[in-house]
Amino acid sequence: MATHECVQLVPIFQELAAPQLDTIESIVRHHHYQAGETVFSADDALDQLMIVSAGQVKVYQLAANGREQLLYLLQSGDIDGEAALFENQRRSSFGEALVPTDVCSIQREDFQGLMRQYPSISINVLNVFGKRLTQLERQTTSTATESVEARLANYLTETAASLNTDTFKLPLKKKDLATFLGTTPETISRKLTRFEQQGLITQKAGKTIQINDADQLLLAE
Amino acid sequence: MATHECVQLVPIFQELAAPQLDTIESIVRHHHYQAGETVFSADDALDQLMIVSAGQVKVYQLAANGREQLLYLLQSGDIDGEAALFENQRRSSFGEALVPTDVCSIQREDFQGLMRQYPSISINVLNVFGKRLTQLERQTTSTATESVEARLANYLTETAASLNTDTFKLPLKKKDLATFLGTTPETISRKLTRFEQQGLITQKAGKTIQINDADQLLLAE
DNA sequence: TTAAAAAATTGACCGCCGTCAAGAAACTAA
DNA sequence: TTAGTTTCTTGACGGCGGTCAATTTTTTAA
Repeated sequence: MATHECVQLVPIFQELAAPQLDTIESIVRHHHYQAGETVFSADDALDQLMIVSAGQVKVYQLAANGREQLLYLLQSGDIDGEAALFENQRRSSFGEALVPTDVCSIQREDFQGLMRQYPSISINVLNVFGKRLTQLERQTTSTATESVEARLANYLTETAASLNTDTFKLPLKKKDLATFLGTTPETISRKLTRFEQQGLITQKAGKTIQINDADQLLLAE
Repeated sequence: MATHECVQLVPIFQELAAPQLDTIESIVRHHHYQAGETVFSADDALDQLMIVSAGQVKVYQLAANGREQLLYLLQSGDIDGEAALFENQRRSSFGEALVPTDVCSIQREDFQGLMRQYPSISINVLNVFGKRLTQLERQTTSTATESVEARLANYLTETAASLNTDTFKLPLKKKDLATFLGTTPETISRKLTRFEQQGLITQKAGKTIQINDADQLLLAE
C-alpha cells in the first residue's frame, strides 16, 4: 500500500532502492496545510527537515523594519530546513502554504542517521545546497546592484525561458512578487505598464503576460 | 616534515587522524598569491575545491551593469568552490587576494572520493554551506528591505560584537565595504560622518572606529 | 623624505522609487 | 448573480542615495 508517497519523488533519495525507501517512509511524518496556513515560523526549533510533496510553500524573512523578503518558492520535491543539520540552530524564516500543500518531515537525528548510512544522500543534499547558494548569490547581487526595472525584466525573461513559452501567467501575486524582487506592488504595476507602452510585453487577462521582445527587455536599465 | 600545512587547520577535516591527513596532504596543490592577484575568475571551470590556508580572499560577482557585489571574505580555514561538487558547472564569481595569501586546492574527483570514504567530511561541508546560506539569506533580506544607514549600523555593531571590542579598524577599504553593503564609498563616508555628529561613533586615525552607543546605532533607519 | 598614486571626503544635483491615498478591477462565497 | 473582500492600478509627492567633480587625505614606492 505504501507507495512511498513524498519520499519517492524527492531527488535526494534517488539512488535508494525500494526497501530503503520503505524504511525512510516509516520514519517520516505527514502534514497537510490549507492555502494561507503557516508551515513553520522563525524561532521554531530547527529539528526537522521538510519535504514538500505537493503544493507550494513560500519561504520569507522579516527585516527589522517589518518588511518581508521572499527567499524561495518551494515546489513539489523541494526540501527545506538546511540548518536542521546543526545543533542549536533556530529558524530565521517563515514558511506559508500558497495553495493546499502536503509536507513530510524527518527528525534531525533520523536524517543524520540516514546520511551516515547512505552517503549518497549527503552528496545529493550538497547539490541542493550548492544550487540554492548559487541562486541566492545571484539574487543578492541583483537586488544590491541593479534597478527594479532591470530585475523585473530579468525575472520575466527567466520565467518565460524556464517555462519554454513567451506567454505565461505570473505564478505569484504582485505583493509576493514585490517582496521577491525587493520592491513594492505599485512599482511593479508601473513598470509593467511602461514595458507595455514600449511594446516589449503585452498584458492579458488574469496576470497573463506575453513577452514580445525578450532581447530588448533585457536591455532595460 | 609535512605538517599538514593548510589541511590541518581546516574544520572540515577535523575528525580525521594524522595518517588520513597525510593522504589528503598528498593530493593537495599549493598556491601563493600577492595582494591584488586574481585567485579565480568567473567562467573558470569549477573543478576544484579551494582552501584558504593564510591571508584573505574577497569573493565577488559582477552585475550586468558592471557593478561589483562582494559576497564573502574568506579567511584562513575557509573554503570555496561549493559548486565544485556538481559536474559541468562554471564559476559565477571572482576571487581576489587582498593580502599575500596561501591557498590549497583539491581536484573535484579527489574530493568526491574523500567524501565517500569519510562521510564526516560531507557533513562538515554541509555545515559550512548551511551557515553560508543563512548568512546570504540575511544579506539578501537586508539589502532588499533596509536602508543603507541601517545596514551600515548593523555592520558596525556586528563587527564590534564579533571582535569583542567597541574600537576596531575597518577590515576593508570603503570601496569594498560599499560593494558588500550594496552602496557607494561616498554614501558610507556621509553616513559615518552623520553617525559621528550624532555622537554614536567616533572616527579615529586609519579607518579605526569607536562605537559609543551600539543600542542607539541599531535604531538607525 | 619626497613624489606619485590611490583612497576618502565633501558639495551639488537629480532621478528612482517608496509612501500614502483613492478608485477600479478581480476574486470569493453565499 | 450580488455583496464583500482582496488585489491592482494610478496619481501626487518627497526623500534617499547614486553620480559627477573637485579637493583633501592617506598610502605606496622610490
